[in-house]
Amino acid sequence: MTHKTHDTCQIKCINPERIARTLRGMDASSDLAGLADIFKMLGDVTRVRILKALFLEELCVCDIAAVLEMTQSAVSHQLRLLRGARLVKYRKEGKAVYYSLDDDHVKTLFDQGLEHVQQG
Amino acid sequence: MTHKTHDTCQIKCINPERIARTLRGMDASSDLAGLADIFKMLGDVTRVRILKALFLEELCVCDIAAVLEMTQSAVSHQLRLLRGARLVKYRKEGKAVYYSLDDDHVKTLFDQGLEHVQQG
DNA sequence: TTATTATATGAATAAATGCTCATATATTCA
DNA sequence: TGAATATATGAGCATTTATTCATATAATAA
Repeated sequence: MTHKTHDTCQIKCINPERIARTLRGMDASSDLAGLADIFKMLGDVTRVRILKALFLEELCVCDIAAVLEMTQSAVSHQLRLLRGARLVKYRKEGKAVYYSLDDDHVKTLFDQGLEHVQQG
Repeated sequence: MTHKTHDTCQIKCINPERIARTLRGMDASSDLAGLADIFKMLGDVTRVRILKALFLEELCVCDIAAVLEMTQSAVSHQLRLLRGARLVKYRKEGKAVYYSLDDDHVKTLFDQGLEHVQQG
C-alpha cells in the first residue's frame, strides 16, 4: 500500500495534451483517498456480514459472533473499525453492548461514493 | 482474510431467538462475499485514481502512469485487476493500449452494492 | 468481597496486497 | 533484419490486515 512513488514516469508519453487535461480534472476532484477508504471499509466479508446482520436486527456482540460463527474477539475487532467509520452505533445494556446500523451515515457514504465515481 | 474459523462461538448467547431470526435473514441474502469483493476492488487509492482519470478521458497506459506519477508497471498491474472486474475496457492502437471506463458495468456494480446494503 | 459474564484490546502470526525490478511480448520503424 | 517503443507479467519484498490468544475492563450476581 505505501511504497511511495519517488520518480515520475520515465516513458515518453503519447499525448501530453490529454495528460494535462486529465490532470486538471483530477485536481478538481477532492478526496480520492478518502473515497477509497470508504470502499476499503466495505471491502471485507466479515464486515459486510456484520452490516447485513445489523440491517436485519439490533444485536449484541456475542449474538453477532454466534450468527457469523466467529469468535467474540474477531467480531469485536471488526466492530471497532465499523464504529470508527461510524457505520454502526451502539448502546449498553448491563454487561451487553447492542450494535445497530448507523443508517444515516451508511446512506451518506453510499451517496458520496456513487456521486464521486459516477460523475466526478 | 483467510484464517478459517474452526469452532463455533463458545459464549452463552443472550438471545437465541434473535440469532435464529437473523440467521434466516442472512441465508436469504445471496452473495455477501461477492459484494465485499466489489468494494475491495474500489478500496484502493491507485485504482480509484485510475477510474477517475478514465472517467475524464480515454487514456493509454503511459498516459495514466504520467497522470498518477507512477511507474508503467504499477499501473499495468492495477489495470489487470480492473480489467478482471470489468470496470475498464480497452482497445489497441499500434503499440498503445487505450483504456476507458466500462460505464455500464461500473453502474451495475454500484447499483448492486447500493441495493444489497440498503435493503437486503 | 469474589466469581461470573460480556466486551475490548494489545501482541503475535499468517495471509493478502501493492509496488519494484527484471524480463517477456508485441508493434512500429529504420 | 534489428532497434526502439508500449505494454504485460512473474518473482521478490515490504506493508497491511484479519485473525487468534491472552488479558484487561466493566457490570452483575452470589
